[in-house]
Amino acid sequence: MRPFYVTTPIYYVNDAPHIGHAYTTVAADALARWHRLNGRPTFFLTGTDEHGQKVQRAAEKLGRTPQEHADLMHVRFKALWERLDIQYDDFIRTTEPRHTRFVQGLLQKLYEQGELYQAPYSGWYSTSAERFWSDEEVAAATALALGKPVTAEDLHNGVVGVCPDTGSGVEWLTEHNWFFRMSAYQDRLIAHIAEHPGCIQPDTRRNEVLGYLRKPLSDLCISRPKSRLSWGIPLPFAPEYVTYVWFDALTNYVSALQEPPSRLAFWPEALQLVGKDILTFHTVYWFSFLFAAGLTPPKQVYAHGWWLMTGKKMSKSIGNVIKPDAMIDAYGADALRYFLLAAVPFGGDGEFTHEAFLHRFNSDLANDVGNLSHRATSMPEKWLGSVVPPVGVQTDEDLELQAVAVRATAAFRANMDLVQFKAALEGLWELVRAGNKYIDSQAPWALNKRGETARLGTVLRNVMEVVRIAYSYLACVTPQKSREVLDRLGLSAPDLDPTFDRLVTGHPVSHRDPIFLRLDAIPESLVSTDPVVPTTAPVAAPAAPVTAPAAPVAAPVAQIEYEDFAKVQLRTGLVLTADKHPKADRLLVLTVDVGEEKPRTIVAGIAAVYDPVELVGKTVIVVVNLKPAKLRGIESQGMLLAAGGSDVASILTPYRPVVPGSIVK
RNA sequence: CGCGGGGUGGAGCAGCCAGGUAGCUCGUCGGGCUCAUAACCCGAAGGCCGUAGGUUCAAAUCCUACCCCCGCAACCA
Repeated sequence: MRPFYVTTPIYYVNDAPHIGHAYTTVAADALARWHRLNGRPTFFLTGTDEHGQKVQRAAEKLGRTPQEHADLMHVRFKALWERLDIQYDDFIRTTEPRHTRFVQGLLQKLYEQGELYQAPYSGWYSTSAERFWSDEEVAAATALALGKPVTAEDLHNGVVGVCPDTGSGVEWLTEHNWFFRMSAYQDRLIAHIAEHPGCIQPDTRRNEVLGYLRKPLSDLCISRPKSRLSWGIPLPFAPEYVTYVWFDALTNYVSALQEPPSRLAFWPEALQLVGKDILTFHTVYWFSFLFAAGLTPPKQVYAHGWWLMTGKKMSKSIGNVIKPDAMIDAYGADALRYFLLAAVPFGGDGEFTHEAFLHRFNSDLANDVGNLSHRATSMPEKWLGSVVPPVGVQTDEDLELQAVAVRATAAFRANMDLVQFKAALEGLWELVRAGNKYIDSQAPWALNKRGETARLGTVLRNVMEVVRIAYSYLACVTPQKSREVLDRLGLSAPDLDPTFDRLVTGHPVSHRDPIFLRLDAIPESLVSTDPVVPTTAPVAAPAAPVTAPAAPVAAPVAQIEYEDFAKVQLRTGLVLTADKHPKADRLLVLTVDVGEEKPRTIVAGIAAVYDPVELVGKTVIVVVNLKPAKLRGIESQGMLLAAGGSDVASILTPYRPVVPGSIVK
């Protein structure tokens, strides 16, 4: 049987595990469990990405070595996976010798093959932005700043270029970094994707990648001088450099398969789950690394969407921060697993709200499948002495139910192969609903009253088989609850056979408490009294740059002296003109009279919430002694005050009319 | 014209590639049952399938134009 290999991204150790990490990992676990259930040799890999600047800095701050820091931090992921019943086969850490050894071996191989070259990389280095810019980028920024065309040649002939980011000057710097000839693989990448359309899913994501590949691919800088970054894997042939984090990180999917040798059979039978934000790395970069290494790209990279968390209006009582641990405490790991997989089609985005969760928990788990299993054991307990009754003569209705079981399980199977959890579960639910309906139409209570014991036994037996089938298939999604229900029916393991004669006749069954107990309200523990900050949080941005968490409203901050405040000079300003920034969607360019001989040009990030025309004539509050900065090429000589944080709600304006230039304090 | 996706009953989605009764879950309303977790089952109401043209015997489905929304990229002094 073909082996099955499933991976999650390796998560950045510095991140706190959140719902996004849980999502990818639960999905991978469900797939792994499913294929194991079907007897397929399965290998499920997850792990942590432990190198990089952020780990190095965090460790320094805490007075630890980076390794000590990683040792302490990576455990948070393992702990959550344990709580979520994640059965990974291996957990790789990029600081493990088996990984660093492999990465170095691969680098050496590429080096010897001539895939790497040292470019006396020259570029415009911006000290303020800590990065290089290309001729084109600097020329464009400089042209905007000077208001006249600037070519690359001009820059090399005395025109001082500016950083597109910070607006400060850039200098021509040469750094001898190592480059990977990624550009050489462009055609092969395109051809590979064309020949294997399934290798990037969903289709829309594949189109995105192909779109990306329509532009010429450049070579990839895969080294960093140790002087800039030391916490990484040294290049074996040039130890004064460490390797680029993505080269290090992506390689884990293969480095984990090196030992024992039997694991090598799992490549390239890989299904790699990733968040949509890191798709380019996992296709363009990763595939070309593999080509260079003489390996085949994975069978499939599947990009899933993000969970969005939107604050609700009447949310004084309902917080909107979703913590996996709190959800597990309140509903159990299985319910969280079910929700993540059933609520949205895999691939698309979804909204995570407590209301939706409670709703689904009640209707799908408590009312449908939970209630069905409860009914299946309560009646045998009452009327049949709590044993599995024999299979009797099957009527047309019985055979119809049997047919539904065959159909539903086939649908489940087909959709699991397509990595469509929602559709798979919906397919299975056809059987669950049919089971509930069957009980109603057969009315076992009536059979009991009439003393039709044989028929009663047959009906209840069929119901029990439906429960057996449903929970057997659910074992990959809700493993704990499945185990419990199957145990009540006298089974020690899931049984995927959709026919109705699998239970052991005469075997005792036990009727116990409801398996998913209906909840009337969102559990108290999830109800936060904190004011709600509307946020949109990306799900699973593993190994991607960490973004600072949104500051809570009215968070306590350190106090300052008056003289600190006095440093900030505020004045009122009259908006004379307002226009959209020609090169940015979210920016407006204003000219504002702040009582000086000349009005100032101020660039403000309020295009999304203000129409330029409505601003003209308004009096605003301006920070007048802020250092000017270039924003997409236009120098902003001040800053407007606005309320609402990163999502501007309103600019500030004086309560009574004042002359432009009035001091604000 | 930077790239990609989407607009289908109150909500969320399927159907579109291979035109021909608009389907599913939730919600609403009415009814049934009583084994069960106020659960379960049945029925009903509710959509001119973003807009305007075109092709066709026939268009949610194909073609054209337009409007709106969302991602990516860029960007919030």
